Amino acid sequence: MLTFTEENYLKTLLKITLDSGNAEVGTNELASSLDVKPATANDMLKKLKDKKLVDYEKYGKITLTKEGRKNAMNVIRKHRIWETFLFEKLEFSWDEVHEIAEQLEHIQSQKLIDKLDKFLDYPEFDPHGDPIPNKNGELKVQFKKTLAEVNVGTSCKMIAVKDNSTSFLQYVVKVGLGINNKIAVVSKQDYDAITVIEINGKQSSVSQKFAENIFVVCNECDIEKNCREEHWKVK
Amino acid sequence: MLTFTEENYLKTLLKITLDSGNAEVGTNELASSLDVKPATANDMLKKLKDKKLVDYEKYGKITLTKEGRKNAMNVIRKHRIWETFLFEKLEFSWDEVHEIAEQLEHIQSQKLIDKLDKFLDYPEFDPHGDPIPNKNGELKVQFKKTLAEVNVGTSCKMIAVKDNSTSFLQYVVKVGLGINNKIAVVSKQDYDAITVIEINGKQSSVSQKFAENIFVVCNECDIEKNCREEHWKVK
DNA sequence: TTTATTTATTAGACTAATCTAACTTTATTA
DNA sequence: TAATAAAGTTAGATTAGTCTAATAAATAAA
Ligand SMILES: [Mn+2]
Ligand SMILES: [Mn+2]
Ligand SMILES: [Mn+2]
Ligand SMILES: [Mn+2]
Repeated sequence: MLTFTEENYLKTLLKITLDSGNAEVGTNELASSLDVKPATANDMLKKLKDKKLVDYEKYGKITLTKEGRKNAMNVIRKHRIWETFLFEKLEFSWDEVHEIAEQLEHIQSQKLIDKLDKFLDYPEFDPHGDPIPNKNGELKVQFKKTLAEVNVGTSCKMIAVKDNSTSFLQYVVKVGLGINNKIAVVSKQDYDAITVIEINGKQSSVSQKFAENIFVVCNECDIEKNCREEHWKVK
Repeated sequence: MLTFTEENYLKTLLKITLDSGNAEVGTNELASSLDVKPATANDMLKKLKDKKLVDYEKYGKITLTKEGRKNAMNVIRKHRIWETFLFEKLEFSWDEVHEIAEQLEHIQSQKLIDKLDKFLDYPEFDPHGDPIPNKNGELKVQFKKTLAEVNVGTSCKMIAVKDNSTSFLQYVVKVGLGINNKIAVVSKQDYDAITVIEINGKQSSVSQKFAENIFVVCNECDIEKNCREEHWKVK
């Protein structure tokens, strides 16, 4: 049985690799992600290595073992199922669910997650548009791009957010954006990439930083249909 | 903010006083309830005293302060609300909910419990018939007796269980008993107090020990009506 | 009212998770 | 390539929570 802390280390390792696409992680990167000092992370890495949850040699890069990845994926699965429960059933807003799910993800009971999954009718995405891993730890990954990459004069559909912070999520709502919204990219400044977008007939200006944190699908599929289904890849 | 462990000490102190009716608790009693050694409990008591959560002098008895009691009651409230959720919404059986609620009761979010309470339509009792404390830490206590105290030839209604262990709860179900069932006490052996009871026309024999763990209301109120409402006392 | 038993406390040690400060290795850059 | 910077490791200390073994106080029994 893993401790709360061990689960957080494994989850964070997996999140870093999923977000960056790079399977190798460094001590400092891990430590700063977990908000601990590198010395602390180093100690824990030795323990996780002993337990065969990470592959790791002194001064080398860190990778999850099959077992470590399985555990990490399970924590992410629980996190996203709980977020969905809080959002769908208890009517929390999408900027409130993450903090509570950080605690709930560590509750130990396979049966609880199975029943919750059923209660929610087997959701595929959490409130932020992130896919929910299945019981075997498989994660469906959509082909997606950021709003910053969308060509001027074309349209796209928002499917997820990259930044999960409360402040960003509240700002997204303020701009009038949400999951599944159609976004038209009206114009973009050459100088600072400030972009004018249109949602439901209402125009807004957003920064480069903002646009890079909105995930969308576009063009190559018909955005009027729900094109999610067709753009999968099992990772 | 209290730690997981501190919350468990406070909760256990309150449970001992509520179950025994006696406001004073000893170190050994507390320790055995928590499944730790007396030395461990003693250390924690010093810490809880420093935090003004218990009143305690060396070699004296332990009592909760107002603040300590408030915290303890809140943990019990969360425990019972979660048990109700697991039972009502996720269809867990009443012998499965306690173990999971032992973990869930430590999730820190007032808003979560408020929303859960609303989602369950403000339940008054958990699946074991125990009353759920309100937000102010007030607990309604029913006048009740155990099945062992019911006179032969009279009837009563089961309202709760004393023992919450899986084995007892499963046995209660096997005997055909459940909350709100009407029980007729048919006969009782002088020698060992083995009691014959009748539920829905079916007779069973139960031991003294069993009968002492079933809480009932009877006689003085009409058991055909739901007499719960009328038998309250705010503790 | 002594003695024995139970109850409670202290001293000293251990593990998990964290830190700071010093040191070593690897990577970058002049 | 040699110097500098960045990344990673080790040593030693701290806190929370736990234990065992020894000791002290309170209670019950003889
Ligand atoms: Mn989250
Ligand atoms: Mn999420
Ligand atoms: Mn319970
Ligand atoms: Mn209960």
